[in-house]
Amino acid sequence: MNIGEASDRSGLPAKTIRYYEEIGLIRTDRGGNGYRDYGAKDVHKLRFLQRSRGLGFSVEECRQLLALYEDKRRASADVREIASSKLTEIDRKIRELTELKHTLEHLVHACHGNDRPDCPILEELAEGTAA
Amino acid sequence: MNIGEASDRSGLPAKTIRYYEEIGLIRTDRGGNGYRDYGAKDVHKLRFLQRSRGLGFSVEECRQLLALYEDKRRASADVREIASSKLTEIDRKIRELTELKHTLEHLVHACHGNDRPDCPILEELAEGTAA
DNA sequence: CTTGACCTTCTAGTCGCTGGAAGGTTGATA
DNA sequence: TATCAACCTTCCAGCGACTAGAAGGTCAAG
Repeated sequence: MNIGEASDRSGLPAKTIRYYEEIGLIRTDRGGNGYRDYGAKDVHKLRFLQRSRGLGFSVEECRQLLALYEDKRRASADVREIASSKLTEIDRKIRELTELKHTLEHLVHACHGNDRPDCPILEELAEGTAA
Repeated sequence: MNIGEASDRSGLPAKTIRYYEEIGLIRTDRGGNGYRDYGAKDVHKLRFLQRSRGLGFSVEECRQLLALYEDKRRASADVREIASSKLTEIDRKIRELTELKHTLEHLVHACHGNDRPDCPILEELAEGTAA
């Protein structure tokens, strides 16, 4: 199948698929006309990539996961470690964002939001007493 | 003062300060030797930028906030709107990350992480039954 | 035989810096 | 006075992960 169909079936934009090929994440056969030619296995890999990227794994992590997936003798502990460290990272991001949210909520709440010029949000940004 | 001291006082790397100048976020006087010359007001603005970037505002949003900050007749509602929409954005990100976290936690939990090859994480990425 | 939807490659842009090279200035020390 | 380190300057390139667009080839339908 052509790249368009592979794109539809995998959920990845064609541009992205070409990009993944360019960075060596996947390899692709070519037909006689020079068009890329994908089979069921390729679509399978592309979906794998689409899902792992969606789960927040970096492209490099996806490369590792894909390699592990294709290595029948790998240890599941290897995969688990990648996922665990990603989990730690996500936790940290959530914590940071939550703090941010509280600070901003506080500021938005304090600002009366009318047409007068005094604004606690700007004051805070200028003075830095809260964050 | 030179850029190094302005950097120390504002908490922004010198490279970042130069970059902010390049994109027109701030303007800077020059001394006779061609060195950038910063005063207390400049450092104040730089700290303002450092804080607003730290609160997750994009550079463009910072530009708006800075303009509002310098406009004595602005309405606080304008500022509040920027902050509110940023808050909505942060909320969405937190929700997304939390979902992700649950999916990954589920997978990591299901994986026994030993040296045998079967691994629920890879299976999920390959089949896509969970996320 | 033309149209339009595909496909190809290539270059360049996104965002917000960050690193490094090559060179000028300053201030302290030998 | 020479020299040295620590500053400063500009410019170019790169990060990650795409995305947009131009210029052109291919294919199937009408």
